[in-house]
Amino acid sequence: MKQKNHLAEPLSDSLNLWLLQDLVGYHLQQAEIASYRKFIKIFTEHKLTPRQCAVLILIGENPGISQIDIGTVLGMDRATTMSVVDLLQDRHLLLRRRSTTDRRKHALYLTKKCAAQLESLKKKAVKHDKHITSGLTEKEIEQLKKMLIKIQQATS
Amino acid sequence: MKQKNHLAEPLSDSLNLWLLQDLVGYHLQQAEIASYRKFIKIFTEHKLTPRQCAVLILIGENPGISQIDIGTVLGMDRATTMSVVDLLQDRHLLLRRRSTTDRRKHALYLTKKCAAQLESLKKKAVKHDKHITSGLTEKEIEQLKKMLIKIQQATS
DNA sequence: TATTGTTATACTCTATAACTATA
DNA sequence: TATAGTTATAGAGTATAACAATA
Repeated sequence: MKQKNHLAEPLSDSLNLWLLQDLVGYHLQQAEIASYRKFIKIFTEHKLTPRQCAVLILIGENPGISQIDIGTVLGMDRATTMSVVDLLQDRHLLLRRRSTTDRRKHALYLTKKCAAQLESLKKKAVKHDKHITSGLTEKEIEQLKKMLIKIQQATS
Repeated sequence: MKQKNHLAEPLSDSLNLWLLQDLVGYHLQQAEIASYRKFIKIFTEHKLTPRQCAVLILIGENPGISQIDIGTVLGMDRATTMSVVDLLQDRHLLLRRRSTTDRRKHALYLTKKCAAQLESLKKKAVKHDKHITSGLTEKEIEQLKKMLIKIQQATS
């Protein structure tokens, strides 16, 4: 996305955006895209998407977590979770072991290499979040989170 | 995504989500995913994603709009815009014509078939938006939109 | 029977780079 | 020189369906 942002100038005058501008869904997606791109930039050296990073942090905080639980927390179905876990395993960032308590499940662990980076990942994730919310007060941030959770609940 | 949502039960107790729960970015993505899936459901018979629908509505409200302007409004680069426009053209929902004023540009128009559906698309888009915001008051919705715009601005 | 992981498949979205034409 | 569109390519995310192993 190297192209310049024209939004400031000729566009808004001549284009009719009334419907889109009114839709929360539109602004939700625009904010998400902006957040995603900023995340990619901040994690350039780690080459991680928000999804991939969330999976690693989840495993770091919950060693032995199963794929199904990761999918549930991050809103992915089993096949999608598989592809993300496969990708991170291929990059030697996580390990699969058979669960000892339920042999249907895989217990997931970070590799030493990744575990050593965990704190750095967390710090960058927080940094990213502070950046995207830099225009909001603490109070607004709390309200925003509650509203986003309500949207998720209304829709599931 | 036919699997059941386990979030209510065993998970939350045992899993440590403190970092993710604190991140606006996490809730933003979760809300966006939920909104996306609901949209796909509502538009099952039209087989349209939010993106594709937004492009059609934009063209419907701004006949002759160029690809570059669509990309700017919807946060897509030229290549991504191309792929969406190609797809909608292949489905006979829009037409490309050379712009008369600037022959580098293509002027985009809805086909008759699609123009006839435009009002229905708009109604469904509004219906979708009412659904995802059903847990919020009018005042909250306005606040939410402003905050989402601020996130987008902070990040661009 | 239900759940978890797996595999296969297909489509959409995103991103980069290089090319053509037009301004 | 810059812009708009195009093409090629690659990777990531999403979704469905079917299968095996395990509960």
